[in-house]
Amino acid sequence: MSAGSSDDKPNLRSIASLAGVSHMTVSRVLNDHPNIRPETREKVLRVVEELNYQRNSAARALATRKSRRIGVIVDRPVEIGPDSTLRAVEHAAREAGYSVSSVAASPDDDGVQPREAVAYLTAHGIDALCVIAPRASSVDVLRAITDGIPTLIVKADDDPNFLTASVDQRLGATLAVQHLIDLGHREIVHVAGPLDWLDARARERGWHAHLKKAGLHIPPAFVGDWSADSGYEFAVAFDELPPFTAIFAANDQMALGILHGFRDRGIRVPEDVSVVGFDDLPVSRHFLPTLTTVRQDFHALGTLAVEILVAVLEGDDPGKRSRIAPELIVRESTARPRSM
Amino acid sequence: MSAGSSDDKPNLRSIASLAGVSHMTVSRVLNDHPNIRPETREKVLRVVEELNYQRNSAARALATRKSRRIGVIVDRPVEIGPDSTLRAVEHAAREAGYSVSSVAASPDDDGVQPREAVAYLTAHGIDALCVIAPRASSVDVLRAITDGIPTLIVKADDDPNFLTASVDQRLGATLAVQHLIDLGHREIVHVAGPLDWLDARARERGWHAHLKKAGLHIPPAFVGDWSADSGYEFAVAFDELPPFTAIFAANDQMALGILHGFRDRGIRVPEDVSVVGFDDLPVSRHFLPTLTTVRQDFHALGTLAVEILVAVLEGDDPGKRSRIAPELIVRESTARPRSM
DNA sequence: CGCCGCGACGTTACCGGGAACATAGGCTCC
DNA sequence: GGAGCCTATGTTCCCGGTAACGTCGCGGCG
Repeated sequence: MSAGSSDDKPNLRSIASLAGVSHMTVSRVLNDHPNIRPETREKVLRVVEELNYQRNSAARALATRKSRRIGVIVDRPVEIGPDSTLRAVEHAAREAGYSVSSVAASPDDDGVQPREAVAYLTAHGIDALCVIAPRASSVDVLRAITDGIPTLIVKADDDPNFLTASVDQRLGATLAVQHLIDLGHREIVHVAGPLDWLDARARERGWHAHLKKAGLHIPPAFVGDWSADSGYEFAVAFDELPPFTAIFAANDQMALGILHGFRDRGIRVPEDVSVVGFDDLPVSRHFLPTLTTVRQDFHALGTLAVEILVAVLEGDDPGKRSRIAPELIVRESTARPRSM
Repeated sequence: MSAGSSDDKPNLRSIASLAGVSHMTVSRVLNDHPNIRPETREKVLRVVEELNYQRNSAARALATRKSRRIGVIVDRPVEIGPDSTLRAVEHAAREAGYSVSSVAASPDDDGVQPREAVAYLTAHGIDALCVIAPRASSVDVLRAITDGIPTLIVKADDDPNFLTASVDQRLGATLAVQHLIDLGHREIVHVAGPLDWLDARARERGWHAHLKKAGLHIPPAFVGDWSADSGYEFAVAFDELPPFTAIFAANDQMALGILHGFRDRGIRVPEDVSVVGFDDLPVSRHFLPTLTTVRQDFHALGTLAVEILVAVLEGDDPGKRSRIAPELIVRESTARPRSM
């Protein structure tokens, strides 16, 4: 009931009057301005502590015209890679004092979806935009509508219009293919993701380029849709396919579907065919057979993305970082071909 | 260069002057107030359209003292269940005109983490809080610190302090156990999740209660950590375990680890032992053998959660909804026991 | 015929911060 | 010893909305 304690949420002015200073002094203390006497700072901080004061982020955003918020568009939700990256972005953003608002674009729609996602995010006020796992078509749409705010796309190729960060997809594909070549495989097919996806295309290119470099035959790539189901379909059609002894699948889900399809067809992995995946899902080490795959460090990726964006937002130089290198994890699903 | 067009972002006042009305009229039009002449409305909307005006959400939040934002805490990130639920919450929130800010609590820390998560979210301004896949300890912490804002916890039991929404975990466990009983199994063990997790406990209770009801022997539950690794560890210790013919695993990951461990021990599934999982991951239908499991409708769950929260925020009655019913999906990993 | 009520707006005062500028002491330096 | 400057702080206004209240014209009604 005392006059000093109000039931309302404390604000700069109430802190100020309790500390016997002006609200600007409180503001300066909270923003670490120089030229504040230590005693004054202490006095203010004590009151802040006591009232458990929290800055009103809306007022702050209004006054500074900055929301300290990063919008994220996730193109392929509920899959480990993108989700892990998102989690890492959220974490890194929080560390940097930013918050994150994310929108999952559903995989069905094409083209129109990213536009809505951007509209939604900008309507809620964001300082920067981060796009995870995009399709080429999404990038085109973004090009047209993200004028003004810094935009980073998680994709392998540099882009004059956007900031980029990525795991080196082509290197990952190279590692996978080289591993198979080292084992003695000569006919190595690729089960790709939808080639509109930039990552899918980069992996396909890496596979293609490395086969070419090794002077091996380059069969046409089979295009799946990332799902285990599409891998299964590929595998059960084995009899109708040209011969091969090894498969590089563009992700672990499709690799799993392939394992399943081969079992249903009586084809043994790795005795008859070797299989390599991509991503290293936490469960991939328990597939039967356990899956040889390419591991991506999603955490490092998300962190890198935020570092770059924050650097731009704060006016620093984002610098030239190298892409993040993936790593080959060898397990049971690959072996020397029988014919050797 | 005409005076009418400014480079700055349009605001209520600039719209107003172009439309020849006061800024309050524009505000009223945008907020669908009654008592606006149709012509006036049209006139305003035309200008709004033309300038592609977007409301400043920070100013709005400041004036109304409402952010139209829901904070979400995800306790177990990068696992399909929680992530799917999060996606569904984001989607439903967007439909309802709310935005979402989420924080992933890392699984290592205990207790202190939820506190930080709440602090972070409230600092950025949220109207409501939604907690996904929590541990009992998290709930205790929340009880102490979420005074004021409506909080919904995705958990099975009603709670006097919080709103709740959930898939009926005990029913799911019952379905799994009954399926095994129907096949003729009499010794059914449970590989549980960490019992501090409410969902883990609910599944364990469901298993326990249904065995009791059926008059079957109730062996001690083995407690894993949700990971496939822990399922593997359980399975390879088979020889040291009391005999059983069926396993109900608390999630699909652990079930997968069990399949892997049994293969390494030469135990066949389902010939020697039947295995049931929980969640129905998209990949579970491709495990070898394909996994019998309990499917949860995460999308419905997330939608329900947001419906309840929004109802409370808008002053409506959230009503009494039933829990969402899970569904048993029968695949290859379960069969009649050999001894029958 | 004058008063009332109401529809359709306009005016003003906030919301809670921060930028820009003002001010008041203390110190240096010639 | 006063001009000039730096330090520490206060004043004022503004960000872009919304709430609350004021105003004005018009129709109904006693």
